[in-house]
Amino acid sequence: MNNKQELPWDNPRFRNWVAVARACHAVERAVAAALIPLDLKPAQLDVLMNLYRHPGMSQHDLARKLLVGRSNITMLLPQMETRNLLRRQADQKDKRVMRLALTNEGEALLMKALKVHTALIEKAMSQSSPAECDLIGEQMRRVAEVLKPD
Amino acid sequence: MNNKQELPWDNPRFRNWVAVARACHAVERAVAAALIPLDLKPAQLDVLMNLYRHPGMSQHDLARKLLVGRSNITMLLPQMETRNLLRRQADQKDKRVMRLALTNEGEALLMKALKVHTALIEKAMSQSSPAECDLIGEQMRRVAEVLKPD
DNA sequence: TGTTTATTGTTCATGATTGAACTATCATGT
DNA sequence: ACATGATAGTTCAATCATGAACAATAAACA
Repeated sequence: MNNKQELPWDNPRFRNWVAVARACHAVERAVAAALIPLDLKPAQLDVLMNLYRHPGMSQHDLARKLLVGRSNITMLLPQMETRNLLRRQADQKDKRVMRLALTNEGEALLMKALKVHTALIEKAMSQSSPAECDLIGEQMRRVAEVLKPD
Repeated sequence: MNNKQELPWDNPRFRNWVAVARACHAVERAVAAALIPLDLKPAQLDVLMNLYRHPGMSQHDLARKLLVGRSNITMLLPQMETRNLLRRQADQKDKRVMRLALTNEGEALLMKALKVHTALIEKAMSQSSPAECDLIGEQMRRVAEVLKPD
């Protein structure tokens, strides 16, 4: 058995992926820090964004969109409902599902948060030309696609 | 005040970054799943990789490399030491620091884990040409650099 | 030397996320 | 109608990372 396998650090794809992971980590930290003044956590911003685009969503749909468990949503929403950022309304046709929608207050906070968030992403990607940026996005969508049916 | 600010979903940089974040998430999940047969968690693999490359590291240095808190390392190491994957040895010159090193067993497990991990990254990035892959890595290193002094 | 100041690692309380078990409701098929 | 199975949401225990407070040690400096 050959012990001298190629080590990952000599592998270009591996090294470049490490850079991707590091960049992701850095952005996540920066976003979390930037949202503190709004008393908002990244997970909560994700909720607001999805409810803005898809009002009337169920908790189950929201969980799938956010790639988290259903129980996570259950734990997340009450605080936001108490803060009057969103409404939870029982569906009349199917009494199991809760229809979710932003309040005016929630939408206003979302707009503020989006400004902060977008500015940060703009700053992070400012080094890339539009073409480079699109290429990155395209490749990353393929990565997610390749790993999808796992 | 103009309420009609450009929404992030129309912003190319924003959309492309979302793809990056999703891809990262997908890879993390896939790596975690692939490591289960080895009874190894991603954070533990990170430890093994760093100790392989920098034997004699202190816990503080390790924490900085992994971008986690020192307490995290403290919580992480005992299990791995019990499993005989690494040694913790008090430095003679500075009695505060613990010098870390892999055992033979730890190195053997690392090699197995690296095969799995590398294969997965290769699969994920297989869609990209070497040139595209390098471009992505280069851009991502810039992203991390831009957000560094936060 | 003796006194601050910094640094290393640990402990602990906290918050986030998960998956399994559970309840209530709906859908399917006979 | 009734039994069976599927689905939405909740609860709960377990896992994990974090940051603040702390003890031990080292470094800086009067």
